[in-house]
Amino acid sequence: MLGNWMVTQPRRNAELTRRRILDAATREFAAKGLAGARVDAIARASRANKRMIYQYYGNKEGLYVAVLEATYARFRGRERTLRLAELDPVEAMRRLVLFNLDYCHAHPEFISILNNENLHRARHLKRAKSVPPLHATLTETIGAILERGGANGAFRSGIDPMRFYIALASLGYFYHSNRHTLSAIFRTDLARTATWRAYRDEAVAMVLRHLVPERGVDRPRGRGIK
Amino acid sequence: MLGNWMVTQPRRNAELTRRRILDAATREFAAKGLAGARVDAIARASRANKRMIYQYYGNKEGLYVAVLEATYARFRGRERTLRLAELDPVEAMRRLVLFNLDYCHAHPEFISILNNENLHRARHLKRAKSVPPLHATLTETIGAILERGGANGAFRSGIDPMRFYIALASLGYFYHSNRHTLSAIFRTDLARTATWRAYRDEAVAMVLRHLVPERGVDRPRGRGIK
Amino acid sequence: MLGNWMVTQPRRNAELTRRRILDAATREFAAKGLAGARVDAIARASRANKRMIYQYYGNKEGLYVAVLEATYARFRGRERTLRLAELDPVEAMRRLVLFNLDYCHAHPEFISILNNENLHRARHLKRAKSVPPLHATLTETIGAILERGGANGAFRSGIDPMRFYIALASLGYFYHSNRHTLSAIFRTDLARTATWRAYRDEAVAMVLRHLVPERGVDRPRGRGIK
Amino acid sequence: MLGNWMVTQPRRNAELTRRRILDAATREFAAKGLAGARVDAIARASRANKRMIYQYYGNKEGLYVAVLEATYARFRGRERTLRLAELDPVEAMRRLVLFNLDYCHAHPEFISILNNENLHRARHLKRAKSVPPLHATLTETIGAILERGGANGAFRSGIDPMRFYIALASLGYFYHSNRHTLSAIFRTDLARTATWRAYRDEAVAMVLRHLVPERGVDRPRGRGIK
DNA sequence: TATGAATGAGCCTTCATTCAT
DNA sequence: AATGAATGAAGGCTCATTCAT
Repeated sequence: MLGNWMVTQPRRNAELTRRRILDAATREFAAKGLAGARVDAIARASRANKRMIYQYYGNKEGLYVAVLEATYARFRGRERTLRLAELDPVEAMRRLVLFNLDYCHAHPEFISILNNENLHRARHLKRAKSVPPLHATLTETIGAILERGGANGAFRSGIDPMRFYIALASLGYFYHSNRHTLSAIFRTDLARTATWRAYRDEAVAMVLRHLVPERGVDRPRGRGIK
Repeated sequence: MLGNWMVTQPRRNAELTRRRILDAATREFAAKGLAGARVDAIARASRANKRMIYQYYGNKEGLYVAVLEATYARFRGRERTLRLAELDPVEAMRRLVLFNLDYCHAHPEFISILNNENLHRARHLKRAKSVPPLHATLTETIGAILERGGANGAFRSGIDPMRFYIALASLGYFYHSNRHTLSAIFRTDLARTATWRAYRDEAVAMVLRHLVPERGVDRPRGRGIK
Repeated sequence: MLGNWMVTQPRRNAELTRRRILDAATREFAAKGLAGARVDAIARASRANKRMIYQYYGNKEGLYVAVLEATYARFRGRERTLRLAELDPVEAMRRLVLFNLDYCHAHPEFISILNNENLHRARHLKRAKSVPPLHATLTETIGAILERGGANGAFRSGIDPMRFYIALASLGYFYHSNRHTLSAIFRTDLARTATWRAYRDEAVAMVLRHLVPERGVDRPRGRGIK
Repeated sequence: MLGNWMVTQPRRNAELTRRRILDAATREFAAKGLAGARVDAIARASRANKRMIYQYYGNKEGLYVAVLEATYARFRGRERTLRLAELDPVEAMRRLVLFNLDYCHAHPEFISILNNENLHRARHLKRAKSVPPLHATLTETIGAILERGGANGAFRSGIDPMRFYIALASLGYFYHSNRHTLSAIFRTDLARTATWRAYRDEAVAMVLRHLVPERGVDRPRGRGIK
């Protein structure tokens, strides 16, 4: 008996099971949506059993909320590593756009989960306590870069951070969220690396170009306007 | 009263019933997705009964395919009324962008249905015989405008029609497809008309600006920039 | 207008439709049983429509009863053409056995319909007014042959007509009613003509042999036995 | 009371539930056929619930196949207890015939299930992996008895085992499979014990008589017949 | 903590039958 | 006489969830 417990399952097994369930659930919800996902499938894929799921997450919807929170946390967590405040405004913007494009490319489950949540009119997102803090400083961060760029003449002034962010985000998101229908419509395969790279470059250019000051407008001309 | 009965719809009208079912189904699939939609709900909402649905559309999936086809047909049908070929390139582009933005705004079901179809990896779209012809000339149409603009100096040259169209389409699509999560994140309501109008204008500007030739590149300007 | 009605459908169309429905129903009930048969399928196969079926036969069960009656009528009708009373007893019996064997071979629907009716414990047969008269003289007919044979020394005496008829009928019926499972079990194909012929000959022999008087029993042989 | 609880069936017992479902299903399929049987009725009768049926047997057809296999297994299992090889040929045959007759009498579900399976052209039987082995030695067993009987002069020679077995089996099978229609036709009740006994004796006699060598053929007898 | 067994509600689908023309 | 449209009831099957061990 003595010392035997060390040989048996490690004590953090519970935490591990939770995690395995969450991962499997993320895949299942991303692949099938909330209504299409099967609790059985999640139990099987996570090598846990259904009772555990209910133990840890209450019910299917609770599990879905947990998946949603984790999905947002991963995304914003990565975004925060960009350290945009430390960069030159143009460089910061380029990095932000690229991050958005690349994240959508690398994380199809992010797209799927968000699409599904929008189908449900963000009902679960509103229940997710951990999400709002993640975005608390987002507008400010973007706004600060835009202002710095405006101040040093790199950007036009008067650009609204939220509107700009939405436009910026849309470019990578849509390409991937709609890649199956678009591929069918254009009779090509958007998943091909070359196709994606070309689009990505164009998207970056498009966003940055949008920030460039108008010729002879933002570059003060004598006494000011009016 | 007299002669009035001829005007009222006959109790038995196959075409009308088909149509009522299709309309109700479009709403239900848009609101709940394929898996979440209930055949019962569609029967009730269409004032038909379940048996009729199976009579006319085979099964739930067949009905979904029909909805998908009708949804695409409406969209491309409207798009074709723009008569872009007859317009000045810049004006044509502005109209195309505006159409895309406004259609997404006016037709939330278009967004939902497409999102759902992408969840299913366009499986049903590939079965929909009537869809490919709708897009047969899309790339050519865009390409022709871009070329005309390139020829008269209004646009940069070398822009790929498909990439450009995807970028263009993404701006309105994403705003609406993700309006619920974005509204939650930014603690605002993207459905407000003013918010939408402001975004819309910026999106138009962004796309058109992207087409404008580079200073000193397409139109050489003395010394050049360093 | 004049004389035109001759060109249109013949007046006996109704009778023809009834008949087409009955034939199609016989095939459907034989192939699928009462529960498995589909009114739709019968309507389609008879090139009539469902309303006609209900017009002529009341409902599915009424149609089934009609099929049952027609099936028995055909069988006994053919049997009556054998004119057994006019034949030598041995020849009459041979002919009766052969008829039973061959009818089962030629009319699989007879087997199927009867099997199905037995599944229903002859519930519909009891409702079928036209059937009892068909069998009114069956026992007497068999009994008469047996008696004639007994009298002229060709058959043993004391054979019960009903028991004998059942045994006789079983040989052809079972071979065909169970030909699919038997074919699977014996890994052969009972539908092959040669296989059937060989069985048929043996069955005839078996029945006739059964009628032959015992040696030294029915034909007293000197002083008694042993 | 003490220790008694170990003996009572546990509330959760998969094997028992499986068995209860199978038994109830056998009764239902025998009474109504595959198409007429109701999964609901089986669930109710087995004191299980529908979900369990699908858990254990996949679907209605899977359950039906299981019933079919169990039905054949019971029959052949009993048959194998006859130990025919150890008996005198005549006695062995008598026992085999009696067994067949009595089994059909005692197991109406055997008849019904087989009839139904033949309606489906043995489609499910072919799927039933466990059935072919049950019959692997059937022909050989019968053949061996016939040969032994031929060798010691008790039987005619040249009798084909399969044909003989089919004829033998038909006698009991048909009487019971068609007892409802036959009872109606002959206006008697074949279920009455006396009626059955009398038939049974005659059937045994018929089969055994068929095996007896011909007079003056197998055992040459002076002048011969003309 | 972990798990196989069990369940009731509900979903998609089908069917026999009737209505309106 | 004939037909396409319509319907309510029910059947097979699935799912999220809970029970008993």
